[in-house]
Amino acid sequence: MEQEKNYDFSLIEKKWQDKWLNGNDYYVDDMPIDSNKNKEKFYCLEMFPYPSGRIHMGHVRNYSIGDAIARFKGLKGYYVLHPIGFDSFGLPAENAAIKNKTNPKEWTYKNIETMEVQLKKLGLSYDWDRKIITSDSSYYKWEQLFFIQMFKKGLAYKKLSRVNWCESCHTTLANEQVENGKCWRCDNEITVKSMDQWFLKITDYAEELLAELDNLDGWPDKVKIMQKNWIGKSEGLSLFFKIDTASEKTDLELEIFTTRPDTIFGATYLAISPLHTLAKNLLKTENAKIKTEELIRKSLISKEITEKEGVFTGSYAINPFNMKKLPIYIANFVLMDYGTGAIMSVPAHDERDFEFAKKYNIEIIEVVSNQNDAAVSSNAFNNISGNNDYNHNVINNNYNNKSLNGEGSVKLANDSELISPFTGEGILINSSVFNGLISKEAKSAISLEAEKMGFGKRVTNYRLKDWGISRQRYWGCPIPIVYCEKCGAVPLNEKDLPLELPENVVFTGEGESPLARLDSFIDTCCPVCGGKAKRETDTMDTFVESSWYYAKYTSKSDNAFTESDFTNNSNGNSKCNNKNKDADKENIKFINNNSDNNSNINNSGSVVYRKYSNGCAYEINNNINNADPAYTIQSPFDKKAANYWLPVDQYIGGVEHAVMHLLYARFFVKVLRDLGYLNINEPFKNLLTQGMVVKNGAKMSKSKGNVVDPDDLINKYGSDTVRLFSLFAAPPEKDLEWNDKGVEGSYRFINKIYKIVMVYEKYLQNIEINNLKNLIVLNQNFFEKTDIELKEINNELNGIIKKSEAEMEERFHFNTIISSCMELVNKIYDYYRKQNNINIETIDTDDTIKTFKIEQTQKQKYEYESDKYLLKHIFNSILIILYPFIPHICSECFEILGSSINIESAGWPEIIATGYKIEACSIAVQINGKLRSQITANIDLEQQDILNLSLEDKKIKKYIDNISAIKKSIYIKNKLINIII
RNA sequence: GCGAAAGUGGCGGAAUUGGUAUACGCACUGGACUUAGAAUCCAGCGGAGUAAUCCAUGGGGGUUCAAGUCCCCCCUUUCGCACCA
Repeated sequence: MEQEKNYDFSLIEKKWQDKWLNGNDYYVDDMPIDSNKNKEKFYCLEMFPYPSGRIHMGHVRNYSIGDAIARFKGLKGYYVLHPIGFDSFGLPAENAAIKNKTNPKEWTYKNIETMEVQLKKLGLSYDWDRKIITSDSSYYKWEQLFFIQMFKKGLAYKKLSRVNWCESCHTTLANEQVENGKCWRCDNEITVKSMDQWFLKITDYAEELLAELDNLDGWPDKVKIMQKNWIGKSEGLSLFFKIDTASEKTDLELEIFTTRPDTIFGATYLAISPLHTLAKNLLKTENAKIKTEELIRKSLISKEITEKEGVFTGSYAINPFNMKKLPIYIANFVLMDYGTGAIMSVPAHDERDFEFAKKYNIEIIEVVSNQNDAAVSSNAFNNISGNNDYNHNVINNNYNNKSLNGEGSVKLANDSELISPFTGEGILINSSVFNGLISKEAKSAISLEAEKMGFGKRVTNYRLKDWGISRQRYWGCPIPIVYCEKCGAVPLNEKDLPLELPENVVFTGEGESPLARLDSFIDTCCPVCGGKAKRETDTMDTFVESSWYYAKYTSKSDNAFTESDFTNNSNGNSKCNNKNKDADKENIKFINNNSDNNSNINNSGSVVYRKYSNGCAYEINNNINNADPAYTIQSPFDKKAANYWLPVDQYIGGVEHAVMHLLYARFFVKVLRDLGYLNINEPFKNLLTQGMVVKNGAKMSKSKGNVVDPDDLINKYGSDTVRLFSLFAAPPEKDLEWNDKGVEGSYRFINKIYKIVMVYEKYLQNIEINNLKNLIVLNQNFFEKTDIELKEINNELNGIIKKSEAEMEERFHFNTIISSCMELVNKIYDYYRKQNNINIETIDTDDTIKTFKIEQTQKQKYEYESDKYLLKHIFNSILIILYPFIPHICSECFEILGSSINIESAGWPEIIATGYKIEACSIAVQINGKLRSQITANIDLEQQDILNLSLEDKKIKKYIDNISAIKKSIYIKNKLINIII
């Protein structure tokens, strides 16, 4: 019953949603036509949802932000693309299927249906015609096409490697998907497993991915820093050490990587990873062998190290700079998958080396002196590096003469002297001819020397690893590869795509993916030789789908690709036929290649060789445009449309994707560019990362029992209220603390707007203000007699219009816009009260909506017609400003007040000058910087006048009895005066 | 350990360029209306103090006529990376 006194949101919201959807109000063309041609484009995108069942508060927040921006841009006259879809492959579907003994597809598509209804109830301005469901074969066939093309370019490859394994999800994970040694999805402990896996060669793009970060001005620094760290570029020196085993001299060499070549003379041992290929060869004692086995075993199960451990191999390496014999250790802290898996250890200048050396009692030699220690180093520095040009010949000669027994002058740091290593840069000591150089110079001098002498080379290393995309699960995009006994791993013919995911599978929840047991799927024939072959049964990581969906949105339909183009959709039945002709058309030619080199891919030329374990290698022509002439190159998007809309102008989503999705998508855009599909370098021009929605300080989750279901709130208060609160309670980048009482506050505010609009409905209905500006131009004195209080309100409105526009374009602090609107609405209420000497109240009646009493009192109000014009302008403006946040109620109120156009086409409010001048202002009076009083003064007075006025003030008089005591005063015009005594 | 962000009433937060700290909202207190409650409306609301006044933007210094804002040191919290050589 109480609800009756409030506005009927369900009626109003339904009305507008129907209008928007039935009228295709948010439909956009691939390429703008007619009047839209003159508009500037704006592509607004929120990260699409995984259809987990129902939408949650995080979605509501994300989409409310996106919708606010999209609608604002529409008001500003942009041609706005605002699409939505579903990222529908993934594990939860499969887990649900196992639990319910159904097919994941059923579960997923049912969820999509539910969520679509929910999203529509929120009144979001999506072009639903562009909806993408990534588990539709019409979507993922393109992904398979990309995969094949990447494979042909060597950007997709299969490799036996140690990968992250999640036993609970029963699949492998990419490095980006491991958080603190745990699975990003289920929090299960990750183990290491050796498996044959498909990788995408993101490392080929490491340098570009890093360099382009500098151009992403519209991205938060936080995300850029995270990506930069993740890519982890470091420049250093690769050095080759000859191995000198105890008994015999060998030709074996050990390659190490260091970023501190300047400390080479301080190296006292080498350390290699237990998983290093040479590890076992170097072992000389039984004891070492046993210990090494243990280290290997430990490194195989986990990457976590609790304590540094190692064992001396019994072998030595020769430091090529001073011929010093260095013991080689196997050490658990040396990572196999970074650099070369071997390091030179300089305990005096590295924390880890130091800790290890202390534990195993290894010599420590200081070779870099802290620059503050000037007494020792300044002389040497002056002597040797008087000029910065490193003179090769001179130094080289010196070095040859001195190097063999440089130890004469070496200072050993014994235990008592050195408590901790000095890891900074400084001046070289104990380093033969390099003594006196500062670290920076020494790095390049020593590197150059190593290169010149042929025992080293400068290299750049990245922490970024190739993206492992194989998943041993069913509900994902099938990898379009078959394994032929003769030909090895062969991609499907492009025109046989899609390779559909079979639906006749059984879920047991045990062991491997159902695909791996489905013979009708596995058994097939080779697209090259027509012989027997087996399909790849791994599916792709779901992050592949989300790496390019934003590009697919730009075209409503596929580009010139129809079902009739498919021949022999090879799903399931595997009658082998002769497909050799197809192979020729694909320009794939097989060659015999018995070289052992099976991992290097030549990216510079157009021809790539790969060899598989069965000895069958083939040559691939990279020119993808050179396929079957009857079969034109296909694309999921119209290149023109893609290039028109992309990049995404504003992307909005959770910060948790900073190094997963957001890095993969950047990589994919570069690949698609290089494959000829797109001509952009970066997918997302501006990025807004929103915070989480939390309750009682914790992330909402079923296990914590603090989940708030948006649906309940929408039913209770309407979606405008829910949207408003999620934008008002915090700025978007911060976490949002959910507060049920706060939601009521937002509801109250919307009711307040509605009530005051109803009050003025009859009064303003027939006032048409669409050409208010013209009226003013024609009649300069239009507002001359207008109520001064209305002019005051308008003056404040002008400030809000300006401020809101700036916020909507840059900072997105919607909360501040909303609060100024609240203030203004409160002012209108005050105005009403003053004018009518009465409060706005409701009459108890069964009529629901229009029951607000309008009481005109004694004085005849609104004497002048211009009052109405100005008041209506104020109302319309505030409704337009709020429209991006609460579109239903604003549309409704705009309509109630009467207009020949609807709110969407009204445009962003204009600033109307009424000739209003603020006459007086309040000025703060400080004495010695402390606030002592406030005075009211005419505007724009000069300092002396303000000072005089201040001195007349009662409170100020108390402090200043004698004018001569004033030393000086500082005046900030119309704001503040500070009197110094 | 490294890197980043942040710390303002009981709470969410405002103060974009150094210029009246605590806007707006929530909660709370009192009042009006009501048989009563809900809703609505009005008023109050950083702390101490009867008051004058004093103290308050994590703590301590500094620059300045003036610091939440700038500089230095420290503390705490959150996030990211974590033996990356």
